Amino acid sequence: MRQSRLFTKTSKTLPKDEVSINSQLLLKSGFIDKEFAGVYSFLPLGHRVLNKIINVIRQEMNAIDGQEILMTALQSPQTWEPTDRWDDAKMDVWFKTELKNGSQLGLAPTHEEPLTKMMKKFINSYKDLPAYAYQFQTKFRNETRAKSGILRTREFIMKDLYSFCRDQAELDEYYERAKNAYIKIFNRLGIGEITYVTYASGGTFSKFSHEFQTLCEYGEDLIYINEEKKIAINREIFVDEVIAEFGLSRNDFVEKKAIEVGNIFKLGTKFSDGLSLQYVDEKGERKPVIMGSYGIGPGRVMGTIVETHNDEKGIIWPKEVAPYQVHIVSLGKEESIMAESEKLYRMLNENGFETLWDDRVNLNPGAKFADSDLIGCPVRVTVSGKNIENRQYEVKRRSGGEVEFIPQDNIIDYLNK
RNA sequence: CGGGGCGUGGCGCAGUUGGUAGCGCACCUGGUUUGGGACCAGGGGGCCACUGGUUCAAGUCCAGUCGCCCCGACCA
Repeated sequence: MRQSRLFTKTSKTLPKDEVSINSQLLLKSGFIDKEFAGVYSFLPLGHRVLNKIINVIRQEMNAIDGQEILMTALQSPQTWEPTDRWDDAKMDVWFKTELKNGSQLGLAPTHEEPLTKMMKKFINSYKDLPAYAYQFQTKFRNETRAKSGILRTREFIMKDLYSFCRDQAELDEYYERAKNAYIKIFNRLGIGEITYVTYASGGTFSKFSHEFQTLCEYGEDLIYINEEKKIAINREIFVDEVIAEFGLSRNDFVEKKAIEVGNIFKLGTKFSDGLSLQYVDEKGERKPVIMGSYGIGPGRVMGTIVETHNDEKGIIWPKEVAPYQVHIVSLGKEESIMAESEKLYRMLNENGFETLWDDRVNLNPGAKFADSDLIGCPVRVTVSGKNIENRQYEVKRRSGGEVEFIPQDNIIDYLNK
């Protein structure tokens, strides 16, 4: 992408009331735009990052046999009445509206009911199970207080996967696969080291559920971690009885602030009972389908990455989620510099490196470097008259370290390693 | 939903005892610059959140409404 053609631009000032690091950096760098409180648009650079995150999640969901679907945001009350969740007293985050003819509609805050209801059309026999469906879909939640930039919004994309199993054992096994997939996902997204599988209350159908909590001072949640076992317990269930089950005592845990980037839990028959989702087993008996639910908010993950990967100059994107792998910065507008930059730009693209090229003229070096640091691509390659003379490229990694000078012919090898 | 703060060009801000709105950034034109957010000259852009009141006169005073942010409560 030629930066001169990128329609967004960076800004030096910020709306005064943006306080969170994630919204400050993402707005300043032009990754997102704010529509109103808790409602953000993703612009070209931000959209690329969001898609990177989504694609990592998608690959790992496919790897555990998830089948991707896309359900509707518009919901009719009939779907939600059997489980009594149409009631605003029971589900207080509904956005409700109506059809021209006056019938009620809601914008889905989650999808257990509609999916369970839909699966009744396809699940009849034990031969139809297990089934795993997931989607990246926009949820609407009428939060009383949106806050923390893109960490807690009123409209957000969520990856929600639901498992439909024959019995508890099948669910338990899948649950473990999903948990491992989640660990993989957060590793790939660059926050694995600081993300803890956190025990949380399990509800009626299991002892525990699990949250994936990323350590961050700006987090809303408090968790208690044990570094040695790399486990954590969330605040609600951090009681002696639970602690003892891990063979540990209170002193073995440290209190930390964290952001919940994912959660998985066993629903059991809560929704299959409520909406009568049953199957017939080998003996001809009708049984309820055993369900599980597995969520990740890609936007919240993006905000969490920014919160945990930045310095005073801007964002430092982990490799797999960066909008572009390489940022070429051309200094000077001489023909030779632009020609050399373009040659490099083409070569990188041909070799599979996603590249942003700062080809803007009449901009001082300082401004270009500042923008490059702010945008935060992992590798910056500077093309200047001096470097051309020496037949070399000047490379600097956003994550730190010294500038390196790489002979022109070696640049692809260098970037590949 | 409770408490606090704030609404003035796109963004950041100033605007005195009420007298008809200004600065910086950004933007447009021309020129000079180019290794860490350059400079000069010229230019465009504002129902001062909204509604109603007080007044000869309201960005400024009064009332209400709406919106935004922070803290708390809430949060599959």
